[in-house]
Amino acid sequence: MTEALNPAQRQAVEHGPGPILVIAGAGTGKTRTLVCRLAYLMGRGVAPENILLLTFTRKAAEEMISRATSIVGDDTGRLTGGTFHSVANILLRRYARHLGYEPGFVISDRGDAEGIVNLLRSSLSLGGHGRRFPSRRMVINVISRAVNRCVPIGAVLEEQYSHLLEFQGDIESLARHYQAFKREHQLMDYDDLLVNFRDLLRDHPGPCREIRERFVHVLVDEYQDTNPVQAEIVRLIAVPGNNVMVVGDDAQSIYSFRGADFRNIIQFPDLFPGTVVVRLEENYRSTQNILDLGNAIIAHAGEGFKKRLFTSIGEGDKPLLHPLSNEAVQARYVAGEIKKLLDRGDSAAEIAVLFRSGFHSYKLEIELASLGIVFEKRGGMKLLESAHIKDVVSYFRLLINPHDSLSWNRLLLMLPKLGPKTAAKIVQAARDSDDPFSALEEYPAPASWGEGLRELVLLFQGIRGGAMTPAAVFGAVMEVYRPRLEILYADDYPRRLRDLEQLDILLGGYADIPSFLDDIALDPPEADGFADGAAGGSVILSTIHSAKGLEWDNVFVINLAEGRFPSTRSGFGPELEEERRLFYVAVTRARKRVFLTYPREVKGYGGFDGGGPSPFVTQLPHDVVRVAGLRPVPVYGGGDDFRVSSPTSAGGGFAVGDRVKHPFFALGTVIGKTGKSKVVVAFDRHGNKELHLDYARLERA
DNA sequence: TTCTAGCTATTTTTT
DNA sequence: ATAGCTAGAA
Repeated sequence: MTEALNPAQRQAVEHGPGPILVIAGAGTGKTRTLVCRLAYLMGRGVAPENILLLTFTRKAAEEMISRATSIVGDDTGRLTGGTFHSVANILLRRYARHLGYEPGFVISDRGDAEGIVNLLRSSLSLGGHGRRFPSRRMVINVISRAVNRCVPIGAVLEEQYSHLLEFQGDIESLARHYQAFKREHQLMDYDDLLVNFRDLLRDHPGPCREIRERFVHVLVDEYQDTNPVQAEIVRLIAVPGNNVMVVGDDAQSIYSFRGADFRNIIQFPDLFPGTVVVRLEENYRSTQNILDLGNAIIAHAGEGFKKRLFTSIGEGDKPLLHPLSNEAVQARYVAGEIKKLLDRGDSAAEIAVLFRSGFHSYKLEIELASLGIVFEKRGGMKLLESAHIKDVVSYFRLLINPHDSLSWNRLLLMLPKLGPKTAAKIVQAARDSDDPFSALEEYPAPASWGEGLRELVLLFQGIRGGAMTPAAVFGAVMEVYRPRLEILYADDYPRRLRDLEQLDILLGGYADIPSFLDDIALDPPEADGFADGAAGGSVILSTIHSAKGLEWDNVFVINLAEGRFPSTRSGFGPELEEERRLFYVAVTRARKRVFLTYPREVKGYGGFDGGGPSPFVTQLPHDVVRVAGLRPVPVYGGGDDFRVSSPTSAGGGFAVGDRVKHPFFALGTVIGKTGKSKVVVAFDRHGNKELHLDYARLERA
């Protein structure tokens, strides 16, 4: 074994038969442990095809398998690894018929789901009569949550969406029709992949036996982010031999919004009696100062496995907290610091900027670009969410599944003079026919859009039959689509054309269309050029969710401001706790340096949207961060933001000797005045600071 | 039935 | 700021 292990890791790696739960704090060598476990099993003669490795991303699985392979030798291949969804996809293709599906079913994404709900809503004429019907997005969220949590829709509404309770009947009916629509059109959404996989194992003894015989050893990474359906899948596969290892950290559970329940990991020993629990607490990633910050963040959390990370790496630099006056200044500051790091010789690949939501980095992206710093953005908008990509993908989907009404609808609506009503009629005709292509050919069309329809039919006649490579199909499709693109998106079609060129390159790597379609649904490429570290390392801008499991020397966490992080959309209690864990995940990505920033004011859609330090920041003990110089920068926008200026600054101010309270610096005494609205305060635990009363939220204590 | 101009609510996070 | 939606014109 080439990778060194500590005793706890070794215990996990060399565990014999039976269930084992590994509680692995951030940076404690979780991946190394899993890799060695794989290698250990293979070294003990377990055939790779008898191992199933379930991970959070496909990339993680590939990396672990290749590292394990390099330890054991060339015993590669046959090991099955990937996300729950991708493994479910593979097995469901094989056993589809047991569930009443064809093996050629198509995976539908969120956009499809919204399209279906739209169609159904109008065909069921819901929302037409008076009341404001919940948005399709909401409807999808409710349905998905009910499925993933294995609870009825009514329960989800009561628990999370009580304001939609009056629509319960309509949503339930919509949900039933949605299920029926997917079956009729050979579609499976993300939830179906899991649920159908679970049903296959639970209700179909033949396939279940084969799958169990195949996967004698099951390993699951990031178990804290599994939902009840996934937990059931693991149980159903692993239960006869109980050779199951799950690894995770309840403190890093950040996916409850898609049904994950961190209690899964806490209850694992109950599910598998005799579970051996191993805790990994020695951190090999971060300096002690960073861990102190992480421990301080998570100290406020309620239930969970108690653990305290420690390291022998050394103290390192203290995390820096830098308040900035607004987002533009924040962006300039962060870009400037990144420049300094780069000039100093740090590798771009060792710098990451993390934030709560995709759009939080817009200003920074502009700033970095103007400094000529190359970056790669993770999370946020995906390539296939853009309209032009969906357009092109629709052609491909119809080749595989000619009954895909959604795609027909999409293509037909691109034709001028052809609107939703006509499209619906044509789609109906296509659906009722055994051969939708010839149904279209025969459809009585008026001159206005008949030409467009004929063109479409002609195109499909050319590319049908499955003899062409995906790249060749793309070429033929573009002949027809390109003129349409130029009309449809007259203002910015060159940009979209560039995306399509990227798609063309991507397609070059595929031998067949079905695997291309599966991949764009299950492993979607990112929006901006989907470079995958192309430049041999660039600065990473990422949502915290997408940064899970990764690490860098230097980590910036920006927009730690009220109203941004925690997001205003998140509520109290458990939701707030999850936001806190998110903050924990963010800072524990860092090896050497952490920079925390927040703008004192944030502009939202209309006026001001919040700003000032996040409660997570103000709750930190004073000694875990170093606060950067508090020199106020002029406020832009000015105006009537009552949250930024303290009530006292308007009414005359403070006198020397007053006891005051600051949201971050806590208690102090005013020891001097240096201007008409500036005071010097001696803080009990932070020393002297000069504060501008227009900006600092200072209160009388 | 389609198109368009103006209105509105909207902004987590992802397989 | 923007996309998605509604109401009214063509």
